[in-house]
Amino acid sequence: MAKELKELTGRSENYSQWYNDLVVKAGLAESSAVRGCMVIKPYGYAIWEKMQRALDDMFKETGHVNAYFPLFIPKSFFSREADHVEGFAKECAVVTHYRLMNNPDGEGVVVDPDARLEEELIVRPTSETIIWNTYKNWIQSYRDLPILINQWANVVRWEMRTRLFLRTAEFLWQEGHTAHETREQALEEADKMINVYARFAQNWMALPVIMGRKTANERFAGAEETYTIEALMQDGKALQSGTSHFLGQNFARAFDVQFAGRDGKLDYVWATSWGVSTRLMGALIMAHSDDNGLVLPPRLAPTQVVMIPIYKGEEELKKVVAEMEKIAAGLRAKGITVKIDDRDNVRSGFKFAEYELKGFPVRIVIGPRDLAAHSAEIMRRDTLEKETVPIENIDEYVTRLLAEIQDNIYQKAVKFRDSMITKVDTFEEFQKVLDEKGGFILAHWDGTTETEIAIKEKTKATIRCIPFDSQEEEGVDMLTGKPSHRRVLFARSY
RNA sequence: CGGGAUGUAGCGCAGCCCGGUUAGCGCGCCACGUUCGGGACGUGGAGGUCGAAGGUUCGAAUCCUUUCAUCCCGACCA
Repeated sequence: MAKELKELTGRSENYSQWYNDLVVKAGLAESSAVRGCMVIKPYGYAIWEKMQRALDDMFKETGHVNAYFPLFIPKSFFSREADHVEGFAKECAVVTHYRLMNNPDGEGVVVDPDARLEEELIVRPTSETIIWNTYKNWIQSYRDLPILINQWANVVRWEMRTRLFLRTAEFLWQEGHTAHETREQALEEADKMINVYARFAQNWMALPVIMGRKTANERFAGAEETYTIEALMQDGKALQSGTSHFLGQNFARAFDVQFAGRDGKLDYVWATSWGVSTRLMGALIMAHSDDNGLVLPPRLAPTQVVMIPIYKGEEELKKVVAEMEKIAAGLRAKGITVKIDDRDNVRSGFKFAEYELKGFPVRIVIGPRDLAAHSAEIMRRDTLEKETVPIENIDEYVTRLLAEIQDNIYQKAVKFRDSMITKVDTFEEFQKVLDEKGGFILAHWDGTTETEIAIKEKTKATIRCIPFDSQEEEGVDMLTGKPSHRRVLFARSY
């Protein structure tokens, strides 16, 4: 972790360790018995469910419907699209047999050698092939288009090194797969969906992102164009948080999906695919958390308000909780999710720490003093500021506060992100910023894959994207000195 | 698949170099009591084939061999 950053965030040297501990301690997820796989615990899954619901609503608003395609893909499907197989071949789980038997030579069970599949099945790493093989049967004419389908599913990519949420062997995601009549319509769709992702990140996750195009080298296997949203984590590394691909006619050709056009001529269908995964959970954690634990944006927090009673003896507890129930009813009537923690086997200080660790946005504490004064102590998780407010109209106060927290978390992330974008003109400067500051770097690039790879090998930094909003600007490549017409966005990334 | 490390109670570890009672400690767990406005304390209790197999020895968590697993650093990647 870069020096300057340590001062900025106060975060310890080993950010990876810190991240991993936080995920486990906050009860979001843990590694499982299966190598590289993850158990998402109820609290983590509750956040994912809120993300799912919000995204799904956005997909519906843009005219998409959900469907489900098989987990297994015949091996031969993969070889249809050359780049696609190249991109995924190295990380596939392959099913070769369909039966076990008792071990004839001893204990346990073994794979029945007689149960070998004629054609191996691949556990989907992504579903383009199986879906386009299906679309072939659904599309005859331009009247069958567009097809705008999304699927919520799990996929498997046999990664060598895994990290909770950021890279696991199996992960949950959604993948949209659309089919269009014209190139323009497909391009428009790909553009529309990366914008949906950006809006989701900003409005729900309070996560500012930079939208742009991937370079040829970083493109999705089989795509003509890949759009991405790139977010910045607190350790100065970038995280690709969502992608939307314009697939051209590649998959239509590979799976022979032609349609009769308005002019009566046959043409191949134009395609897009787009997806976000449980990796967004990682983004959420790494973008907002502080040394006390998670900081969840109120719109994604499974429970927005926790109420903790202070009391001596059962009598007092009853009184306080009764008051809390009244307040909770008022909050719930406004659509706010509330939990009253009346456990008597842990002390209030323990509860305070626990809910901070879990990132509950608002905490309300009521004790005998407050009861007498008809007030409550309210703490906001993002700033840890406490305030004592009258119980009267507390629902309005909390409603306002939740909105303010959501906004504040976002503004804070924007401020941090903006402070971590550095313009650089020489390679020396580039290396220096990477090592000492991190973050995004805007620099000139000559547009060749060779230079891009050379920079990656020297610095581990990659071109995250060519931002949509980048201005034309004459310059020279910082490594080769060749002419460049715009700056691109570099960073070290997850 | 290269380089490094680690496997001892649910979790985190000590003990191993230099073999020797009944294998310890912290957290957590259970019971009771005192506590309760920022991670409580006391007393009692439960919980272990020391990763596995083999060997050396009167005796192995400790030494030797083999093996399995996990983690970290590379190559790969949303």
